[in-house]
Amino acid sequence: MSLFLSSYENRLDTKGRISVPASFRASVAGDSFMGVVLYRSFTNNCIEGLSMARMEQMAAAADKIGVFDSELDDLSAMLFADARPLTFDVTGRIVIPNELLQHAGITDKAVFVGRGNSFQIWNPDAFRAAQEQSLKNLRNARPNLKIAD
Amino acid sequence: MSLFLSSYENRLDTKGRISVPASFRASVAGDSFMGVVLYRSFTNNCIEGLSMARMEQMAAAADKIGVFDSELDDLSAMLFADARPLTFDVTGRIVIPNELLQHAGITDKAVFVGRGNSFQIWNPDAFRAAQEQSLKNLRNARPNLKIAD
DNA sequence: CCAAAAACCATAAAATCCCATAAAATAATT
DNA sequence: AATTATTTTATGGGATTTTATGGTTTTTGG
Repeated sequence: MSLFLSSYENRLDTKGRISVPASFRASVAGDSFMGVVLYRSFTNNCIEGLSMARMEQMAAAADKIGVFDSELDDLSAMLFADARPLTFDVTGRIVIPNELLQHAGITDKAVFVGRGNSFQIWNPDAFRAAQEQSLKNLRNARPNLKIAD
Repeated sequence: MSLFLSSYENRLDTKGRISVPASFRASVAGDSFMGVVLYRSFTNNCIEGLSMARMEQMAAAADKIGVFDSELDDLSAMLFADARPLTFDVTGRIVIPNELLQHAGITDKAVFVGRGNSFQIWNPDAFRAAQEQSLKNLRNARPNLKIAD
């Protein structure tokens, strides 16, 4: 299970199809489920994405902790209920459900953003803004860290 | 995973390809990913380089700490989103994406600079200037340290 | 029967592969 | 030590493949 790295801006066609970046597809290649799992981010106005393999890891992790941690129970309830498995078509595209698009404010373009073991899908403008904010946060938290613009 | 050592100045061809120094290639040989990961330096006008193995270590570390460390979240967000996995061609070349070249001010020549577990790629002139500056800083910070010209 | 979804086909641009060559480094042989 | 032979690099250009994107047709489920 290789990492999701880098960012790719792709466009949605009239039917709502969008190409998953080839390198992201490669990250789940060899997996039994040829696609990805998407759900609405709890923390940002964006879509979270995972491989099915990772989803299974999370299920296993939730099992270990047990049903008596109510906070985690809420979390995993939300997660698994909201998660949508989407298979690639022959050319590597998916159709992102409307609820997810709305949550992220995506219309005609979207950025796939690598996050290591997961990825996100953003409205391009919103993503740039969020990156700016991350930079500011970092500068604030670590004033001695020089960050080139 | 052997170290990245020494410096090598190579040229970009008309297609933007540049040879990764053979000794750097040897550092990642035997790794499953035959290539390197590059991203824009936060601290300098240069490109940072790592092996994929190192990148995977970072992803594993981010996993352990969990989702609720916001500073690490910002940092890894920046890093994974910017990181570009680049595989070697048969002769050991890569093509460095434009954003990275621009950030480092590289046009036709570049220096690969060993940094142990990582490396950097610089515009040759900028690198020499930065070296000069480092020297000055050292002299300033440690006036007792005599360094012959 | 109709709308929505899935499968199918097509194409331009970009990325990658493949072959060739010159320069440099290493090894081998006087 | 000097010279020659062999291998490894760095670099160049053309050919091929992949990728993102668009449109059309077929299938499916309500």
